[in-house]
Amino acid sequence: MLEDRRLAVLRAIVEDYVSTREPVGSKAIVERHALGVSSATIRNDMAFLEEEGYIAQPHTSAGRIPTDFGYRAFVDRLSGVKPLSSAERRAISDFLAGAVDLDDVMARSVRLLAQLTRQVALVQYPSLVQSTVLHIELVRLSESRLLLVLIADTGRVEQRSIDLPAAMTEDEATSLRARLVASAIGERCSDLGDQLTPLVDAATPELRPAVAAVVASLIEATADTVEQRIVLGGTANLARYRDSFSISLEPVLEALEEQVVLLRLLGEVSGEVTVRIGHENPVEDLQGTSLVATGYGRGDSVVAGVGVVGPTHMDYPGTMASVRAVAQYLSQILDEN
Amino acid sequence: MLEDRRLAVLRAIVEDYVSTREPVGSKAIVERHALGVSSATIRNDMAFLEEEGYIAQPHTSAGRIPTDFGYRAFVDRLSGVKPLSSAERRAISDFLAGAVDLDDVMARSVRLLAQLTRQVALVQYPSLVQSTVLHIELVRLSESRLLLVLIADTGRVEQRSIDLPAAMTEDEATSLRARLVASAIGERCSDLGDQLTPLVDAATPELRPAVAAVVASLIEATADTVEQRIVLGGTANLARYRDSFSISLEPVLEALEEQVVLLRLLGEVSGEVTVRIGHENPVEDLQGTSLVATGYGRGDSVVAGVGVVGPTHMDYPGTMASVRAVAQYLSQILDEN
DNA sequence: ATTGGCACTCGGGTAAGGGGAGTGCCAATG
DNA sequence: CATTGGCACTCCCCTTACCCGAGTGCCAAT
Repeated sequence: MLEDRRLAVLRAIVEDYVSTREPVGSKAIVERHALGVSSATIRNDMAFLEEEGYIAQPHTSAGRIPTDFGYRAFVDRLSGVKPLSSAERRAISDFLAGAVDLDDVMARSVRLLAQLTRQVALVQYPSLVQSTVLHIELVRLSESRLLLVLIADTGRVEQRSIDLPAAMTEDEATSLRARLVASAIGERCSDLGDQLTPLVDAATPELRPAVAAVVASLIEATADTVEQRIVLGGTANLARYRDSFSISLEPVLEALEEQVVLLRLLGEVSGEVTVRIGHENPVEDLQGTSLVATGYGRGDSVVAGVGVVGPTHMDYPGTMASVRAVAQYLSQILDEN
Repeated sequence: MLEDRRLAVLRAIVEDYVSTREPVGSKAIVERHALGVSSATIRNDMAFLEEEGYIAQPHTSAGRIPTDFGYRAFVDRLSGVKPLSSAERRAISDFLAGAVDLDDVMARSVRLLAQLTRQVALVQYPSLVQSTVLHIELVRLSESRLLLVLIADTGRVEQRSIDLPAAMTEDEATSLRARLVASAIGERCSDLGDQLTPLVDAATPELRPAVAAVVASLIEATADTVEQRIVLGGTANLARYRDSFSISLEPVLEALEEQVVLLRLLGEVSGEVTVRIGHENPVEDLQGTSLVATGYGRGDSVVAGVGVVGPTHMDYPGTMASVRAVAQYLSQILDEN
């Protein structure tokens, strides 16, 4: 009962602070939320909440602001996931339905998510490691150059051009292509190494270096350090929060331009919506921001992540709902293929 | 003689303002530049330059700032293109040499250019319209879905998945693929429409809708409104110029997220380095910025653009040199294929 | 044409002051 | 014992006033 009201006060502070972005005073809470008690009571509760680390005062005589710990409690114990309006759901599905290929799906998703949340959106391409080979194509660009195209069942298409150690005839290329196709199609990309090394051994001595180069290139293309791709959108939204980030937004923008950083952010997503608040964030330059992320994929295997980066004082329920909805639609699109 | 000195004064103002970003006074010019005249003389010249619209005073009693018109004169009449240091040239060539495919080349270029100029970099993928078809691949995903892959001689790979109006057998797909290959390879992408429509007419009545869908998809993929792609990098650099842009950088970031806007920016590049200063810019939200851009391509045909967006008070000679150098290396890489 | 001198302008930094929102504490109350 | 009205207190921040100094424009002299 008492505990309940204190949580209600925390909720009120978080909600008001998120919407006004100004320290919340006891009086404001009484006015905007019908808690049925006086401002003095609220003040007592606030003193308690501050004691426990949920909220803080920017200055001795100002209202209260939620701490990261306070947001954490809000997310864990107070916020249901806000349901999206049917109009929003329709907008999402319409928007993604028009995509012509995987690049387009990714580009549209990131744009959509940025619009919905008014924050910076991240969308990761389906991981090759989690995919199987749908097709392999080998195109002879010149007598000593090949173009290798790998098509995965998730819609990803990877290309590599290969400088051969020695010339290769058209017939040789065609035959190599056939052998690659035979050994690789239907296999998981992560197993390509094991599947293809026999091809190198089986090749004639003069062709062996060339085959080795092709196989190496194929393995390199599917190595999980290289193959990850993440697209980013809505950075303009950061500018609206200019003064929210402790110092400036330059380090934030810089961090977001590093693929490595983005990979760390989306690296541990699961089927559930994950929230990382402020200092919970592993990336130092992003410890003034929060991350809301989840995974998407076919059935229950997560093939990639999708998420949003924004100020710690974001609308968590709304953002979580949007991220989850976009992930669901992405999964659905993947399923259709 | 007199005219010469006035231009020298303009140059001094531009250079000092670019490096200090503070209004330049007559005294400062006398101190930093050996013009051999007194500050009173400089003041007379400055009054003249202001009369003519080259410079302006932010406040009645402050130093002078170049106007867009002043920068224009500086670029046209005063600035040679600053040569790059050999270390810089080496850095460029090393950086681009490690690229494994076209996506990688584009990503590296944009990153490199952003680093060199410390501004926002734009790199456009080689236009399909200017390319010829190197290969076409048709993969049967299911009995009513095909994946179409188009490989251009510029290294671009486009993919589309196609929902067929009716089922198609493996043999039919193989045969269609062969016919596409025969008609399309070596043709310019822009001619694909003319080259491929006969295939539709030649198809059997039951296959005709399917062939039409494939051809339509191929034509759509090479339509010049759709096929353009531009990558963007170094937006973090904008944050460093936060106060340079009249209002805020939000509209600038927003404009830069619009593909359409980027296309307009790089739409009219030629082999020469083009500079658009402030209000010369066609995009309203970017009229507080300058664009330095040029084209790259094989031989003398320009296949795409590359450029930089930054504050009007940028180091034009240096930026022009970097943009030109990156374009040259891009052309070279394209030539090697 | 160039220059030194000089009065003038005005931006921006610093200091002082007051209003107001918000707090913590206390005594009273059911 | 939780709740409440009252009240003194604390600072933040906005406004005002002020001065300093860089920079200018003009003028008379060379």
